Amino acid sequence: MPATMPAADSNSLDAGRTTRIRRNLLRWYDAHQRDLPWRKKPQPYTTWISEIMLQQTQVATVLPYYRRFLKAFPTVRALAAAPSGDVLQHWAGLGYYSRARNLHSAAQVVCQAFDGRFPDSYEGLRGLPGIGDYTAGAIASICFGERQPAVDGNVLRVVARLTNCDEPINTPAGKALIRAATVEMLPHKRVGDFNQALMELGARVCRPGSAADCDNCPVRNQCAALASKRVEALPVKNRKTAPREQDWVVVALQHQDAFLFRRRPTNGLWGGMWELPTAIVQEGRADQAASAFVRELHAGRQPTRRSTGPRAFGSVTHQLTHRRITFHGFHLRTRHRSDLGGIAEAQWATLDDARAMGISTAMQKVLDLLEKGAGEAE
DNA sequence: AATCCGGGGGC
DNA sequence: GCCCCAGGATT
Repeated sequence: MPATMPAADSNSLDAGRTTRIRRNLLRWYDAHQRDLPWRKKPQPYTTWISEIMLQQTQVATVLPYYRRFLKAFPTVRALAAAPSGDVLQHWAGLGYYSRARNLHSAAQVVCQAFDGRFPDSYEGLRGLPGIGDYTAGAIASICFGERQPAVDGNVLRVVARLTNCDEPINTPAGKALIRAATVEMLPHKRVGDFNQALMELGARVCRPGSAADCDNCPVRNQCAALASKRVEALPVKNRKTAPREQDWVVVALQHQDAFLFRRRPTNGLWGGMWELPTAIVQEGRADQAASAFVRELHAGRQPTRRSTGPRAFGSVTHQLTHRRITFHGFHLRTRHRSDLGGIAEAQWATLDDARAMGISTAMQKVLDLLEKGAGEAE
């Protein structure tokens, strides 16, 4: 091997290697790309919706939401004009609900400040709420051909392997390294296709760990990790913190066939979604916490003398990324609907109505349990 | 730099 | 159970 031949396990990207990566990847993308609705004719609005939905969410999960959402809000003006509750309702079940709030407010910015036209540059897009480095790069490259990278989780893994990057990718330093390497790879034409090809490769070929399918990889001959047999070991990640355990009390306050629901605060966990009133159990027993919480819901009024106090109807656990929550359910009947105390946004609704109002997956589990338990107890 | 924010798929 | 996913905002 001549001394000038670049070593395959080097993480330097010489001109010849980038040329081959660009050519092989684009050719593979032309032959193997999936038929996805947002790819048919990329418009800023539809590309934007798809990119926001695809944040931390897999393609198969997004598809039905994407169709429903565009049917309900066909244009950015329709989205901007819609009530926030409608937007959130169409997001229910998809998770990360701040995405829906930012989507709505960004639509209003586009309509009011830019007369309904999206900014046509990375920098302009980057200033909209909910649009970060990745999404701005994706829209700018796909819709406007601007030479910007779109570094998502797939690209982090693909490029870390191509370059044999030992830096942890879940740190600012590691991300910056990968981003710089990705910029060097970007072609000057078909940038949007190249960005999508990198992501598509990560999703379908250059998969995590031992799921990598190197035999069918279009850039296997340009991959430094494969040459040094480190594909499974890359990318490197810093370990994450252990999830917290929490107990929550959830109170089903019933009058006739309706239950008291309230809207959660707009920021934080399940922001803006409806719920049966909940409270975190700080210490001690859930039933004591439930009694205290019921008194609080009644805003200091004395419970009816003959009321029997809250009755436990069971518990369900819900696993989130950083938390494991056990809901302890308590059921209570009240004689008067005026008993809803100091709750800002509250509403009496049947369980079926509530399911249509926009509730989290966790709250759906609670309602399921309540319906099942109610049949047994009565 | 670390944490928070959901939910589902795959193994 | 674990890891991952077309990330962004906040501290």
